[in-house]
Amino acid sequence: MKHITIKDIAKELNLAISTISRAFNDKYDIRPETKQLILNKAREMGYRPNPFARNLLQQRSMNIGIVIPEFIGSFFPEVIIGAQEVLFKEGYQLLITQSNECYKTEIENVKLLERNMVDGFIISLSHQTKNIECFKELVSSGIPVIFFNRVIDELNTSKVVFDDYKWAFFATEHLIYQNYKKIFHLAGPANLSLAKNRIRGFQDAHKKHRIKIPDSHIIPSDFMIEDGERVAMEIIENENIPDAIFAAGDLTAIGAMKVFKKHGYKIPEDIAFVGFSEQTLARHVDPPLTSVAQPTFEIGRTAAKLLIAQIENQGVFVPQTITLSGKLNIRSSSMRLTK
Amino acid sequence: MKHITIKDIAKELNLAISTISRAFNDKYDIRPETKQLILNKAREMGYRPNPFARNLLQQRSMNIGIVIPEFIGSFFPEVIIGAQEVLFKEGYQLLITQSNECYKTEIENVKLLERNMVDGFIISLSHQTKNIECFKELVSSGIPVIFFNRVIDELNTSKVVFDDYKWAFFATEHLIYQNYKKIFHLAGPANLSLAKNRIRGFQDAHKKHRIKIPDSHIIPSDFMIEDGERVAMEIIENENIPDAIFAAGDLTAIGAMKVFKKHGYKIPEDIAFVGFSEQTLARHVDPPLTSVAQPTFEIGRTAAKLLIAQIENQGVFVPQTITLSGKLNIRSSSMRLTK
DNA sequence: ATTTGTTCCGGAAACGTTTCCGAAAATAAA
DNA sequence: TTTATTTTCGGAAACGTTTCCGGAACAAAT
Repeated sequence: MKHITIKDIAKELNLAISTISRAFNDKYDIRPETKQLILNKAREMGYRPNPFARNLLQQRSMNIGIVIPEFIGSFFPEVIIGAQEVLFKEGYQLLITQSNECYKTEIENVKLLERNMVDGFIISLSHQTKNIECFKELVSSGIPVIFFNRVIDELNTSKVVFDDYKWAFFATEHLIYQNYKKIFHLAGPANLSLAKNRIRGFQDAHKKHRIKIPDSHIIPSDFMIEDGERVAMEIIENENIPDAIFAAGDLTAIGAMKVFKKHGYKIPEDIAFVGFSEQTLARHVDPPLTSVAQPTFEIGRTAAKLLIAQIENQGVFVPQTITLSGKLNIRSSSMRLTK
Repeated sequence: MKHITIKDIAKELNLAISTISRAFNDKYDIRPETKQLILNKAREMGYRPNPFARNLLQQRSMNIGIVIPEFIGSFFPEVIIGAQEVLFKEGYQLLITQSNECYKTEIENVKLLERNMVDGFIISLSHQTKNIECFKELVSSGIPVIFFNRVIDELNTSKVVFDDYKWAFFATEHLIYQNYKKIFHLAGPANLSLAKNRIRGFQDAHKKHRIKIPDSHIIPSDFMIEDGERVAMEIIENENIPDAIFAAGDLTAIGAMKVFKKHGYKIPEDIAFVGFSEQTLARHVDPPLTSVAQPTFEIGRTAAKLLIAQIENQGVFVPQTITLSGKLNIRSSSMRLTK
């Protein structure tokens, strides 16, 4: 099952290999008839260009590396689908790696992709990532990198982010309008900018409505269901029960909701819930969870576009941060009034 | 930011490039001291081998193509993680593609990976896939292909499958033991072997317990939440309500459960539910869903091992089918007795 | 001292492309 | 008709490796 090469076609047609190459690359210096002749023959012989030879010559791989912390939830897969859509159209391939939220594998993934000479990176950091030396090196090595969502401010690259502050503000305000008074916030990991922004939104919404909140209402947590469960248990043990909870992640909210339900609290009558960065899951839990939906596909598409622009523009480029907007899907987990 | 090549090292050390190459490839005909010298110098200069040059020469890419129908649910991502674990260890990379359950993009994905000269395929088919000509060609072209879960019997390749018959049997029997009498089965798409096997398991469990079931108790469906919702609506409209439902997929079960709950049915008192191929979701719906858990990671690992064996054994190889086992996670959605 | 056998290394071809340069052929201008 | 220009194509180098072949250099055997 030998592979057909450009040479085989050349021999078959008594032409030079350079001529064959021209036929495939839309060059101007070839007669239309010969071009047709070659293309027909190529199809007939089942010719497939060898990407490695081309990559070797052009010093680019047409591969893009994606580094994400997990893809069990629906968020990252959706982002990837969006990115894929744009990248495939431009002839790029995607190498997807995931780190299971582990800093060490995250670094290994980056190295792996580097070894494979990807032309660019699309990255969202893991929870654990505090040491960003590795990423600084990556960026300063000159390879195009786009971060999305889980970004770190100090890294001077293009970024696609969500307006976490604004939507945390709206989500909190939504609870306030529903007349909930004692609202807790289950915050994300402190190293991520998005977590800080959501906290600020939460605080400022209270400020606007002249409600004082002690720091104890902001409880550090993480993004997994288990984290939500754990925190909920702690709250119950402390016997300091809020009448609403705004979580920095859907899964956290769902985990907490589960525990409170099991302990006999009615939702949303006793405690209301609002989540963040909507998972498909949110619609299907009982009661359906009010949540801030991020434009996942759009995030992916935007990151891909930024990356391509940067790759093809080498040299003149200024890092830009694109902030996307979302919406608040209000469901029964936070609707006291409709009761 | 020029890349360091083997030539640069050669020049620096006044050696031939062939000597440098030998140092990296554990060849015997090189003096240990020169080898060390070269390796040190290489590290110092920050040398990274160019994979394309190697691939070009060796006519292999060290890339494995994965073709899956979706990765929003947790099933396929987990399989991929398992496969990745094995493949990375052997120096292979993964190119992941997904088709959104669309036959056309599925074919395109295969072509894409073929163009990229992957060394092998790991494939799970989409719902829609009925025409398997493309896959027959792929297989007979000589490239190693492993199918998993959503397989088609006629394709003569190695396969990793789940014992769908057995576990559908057990799941059904579990319902029968709980004294449910009128059990409906929401079946999967008819073109997939696994769907047929689950139906057989469902039927034979009834046979064993001498319960007659009309064909109308087996309702063709699909694997999405929406499909479950749709079928549930139909059942309710027909006013022919079962006292238990065994669905061929978790999402179908969850969708149906949601609709029945909304219409006032109590679960599991009025209707019990059992799902199949456990999603992380199953544990977190209300009530938690009894479901057959597949060994997702193990499926991935096994497929990867089979593939590597086939790649490295070119020529002498007999397709084998490996059947993996699972377990039934019994939760409250099907436990009438504990009420 | 000559032959044989090892050990280590250099030279060069090859993998399949693209691209630059130049040459032949065809056309246009003088 | 001669010269200049354009069109179309062939030759060859280059990308960064690996591998085959052969040749020093050296030690061991004759």
